[in-house]
Amino acid sequence: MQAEITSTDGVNKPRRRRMDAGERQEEIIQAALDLAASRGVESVTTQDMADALGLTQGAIFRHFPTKDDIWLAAILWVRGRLMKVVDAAATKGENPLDALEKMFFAHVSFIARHPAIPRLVFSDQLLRRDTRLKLLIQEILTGYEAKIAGLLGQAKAAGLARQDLDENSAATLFIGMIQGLVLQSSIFGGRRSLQEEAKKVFPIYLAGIRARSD
Amino acid sequence: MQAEITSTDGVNKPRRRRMDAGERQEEIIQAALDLAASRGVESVTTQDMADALGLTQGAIFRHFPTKDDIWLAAILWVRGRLMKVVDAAATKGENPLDALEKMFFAHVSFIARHPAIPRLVFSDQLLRRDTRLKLLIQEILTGYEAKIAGLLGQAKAAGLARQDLDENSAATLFIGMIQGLVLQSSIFGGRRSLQEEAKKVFPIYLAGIRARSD
DNA sequence: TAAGATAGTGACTGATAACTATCTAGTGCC
DNA sequence: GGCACTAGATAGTTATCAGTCACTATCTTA
Repeated sequence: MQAEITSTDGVNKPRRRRMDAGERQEEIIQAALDLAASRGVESVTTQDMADALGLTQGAIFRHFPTKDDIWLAAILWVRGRLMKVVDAAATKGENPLDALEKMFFAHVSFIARHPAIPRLVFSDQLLRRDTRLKLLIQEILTGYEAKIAGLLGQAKAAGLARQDLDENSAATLFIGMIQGLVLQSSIFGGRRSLQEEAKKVFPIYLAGIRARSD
Repeated sequence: MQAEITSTDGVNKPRRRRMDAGERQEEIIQAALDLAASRGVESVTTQDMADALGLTQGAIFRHFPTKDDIWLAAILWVRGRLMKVVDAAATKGENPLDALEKMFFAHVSFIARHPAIPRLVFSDQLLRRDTRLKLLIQEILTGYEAKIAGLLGQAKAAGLARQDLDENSAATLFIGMIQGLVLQSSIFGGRRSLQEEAKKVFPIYLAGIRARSD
């Protein structure tokens, strides 16, 4: 009968701590995001998640029917946090253009704090495998873009933005700019700071948006 | 001698055609790019490549020591083609800013014709696994950015661009804009055409760059 | 036309992944 | 204090993939 039980390896987690299922799900999501941040989404296995929490691999599947459901839950979690941060930043703006700028930097710094996010969005293997993930991200992007376009519309109305501006395209560029910056900082790793680049690039965007008079 | 030769399956490759190693390498690269375009980089197996060429899986490894070497060769191939297309477009510009615009659209349409490219660049699993790939892409981006920054410098000198423009940041934004557009069109699939969005977004960039006087 | 070089074959290996059947043991409730 | 519930453990199964290797078929050249 499996003689040496606990003598296996140094992992001295006495664990056995039975957790509430809801808490565990939250823990699993966080572990998945942490691992994805440091190693990339695709290389994270359910075994890795289990190790990070001191569980066995099979236990993960008691909380999520499928691995992709973990990623889905993770994206939902991220959306909730991101939207909160970004909305909070926007309300601090003194005018629509200022709100836009505050949103931009809030977004960038949020992503800098959560490096797993771009990896989730850029991982087309994942999005291709599970349509739900792709649809969710489309929905998030669409909603976000509408929010930006709305602010740009207000900016136009207030005479802060060029009157001939296509606000939907400007919103696309706003998001694309973030995505491009993130991608480059991920390719250049430590050699380029996301936030530094963002600070230098945003004024150029602003100059493209802003009414000439000012 | 292998009785039923061509009766295997619909793939009516004349089989048994012994090819020159150089030709085969080129074919393997093309097959890899084609497959990556339609199914995503990570899901392409050496078996898939072999099937596409009517070879056995083992034969692939006669031409490349490792699968990642195939991707490396593919990126080198892409760089060669992209640089040719982009340089050709640039020389047609009447002034630095016009050259920039022509490069932009040449780049976008090149990517639209070769959907495997963004998948290679966005696949951080691949870049993380093989440092050579990451370094190569860094080098390509750096060189490309320098080229853009050079044009922007000329534009400033000619009074076409704002004098206070940071041309390096503007070059970063130029590339980031393309990457963002490509990413969005890949997420939205058919629902957003890369080229359409590019056409609407570039003027905003241009307005951010251009000297106010004009 | 014989011999050497090499593209390609086919069967195999070892690693690693997701997922599962079955058993064990805390936990809260009566 | 016993019982139902369920988190977790253990030990699988199945599948897939990159890479290997001994051998064979085909091409080239002397």
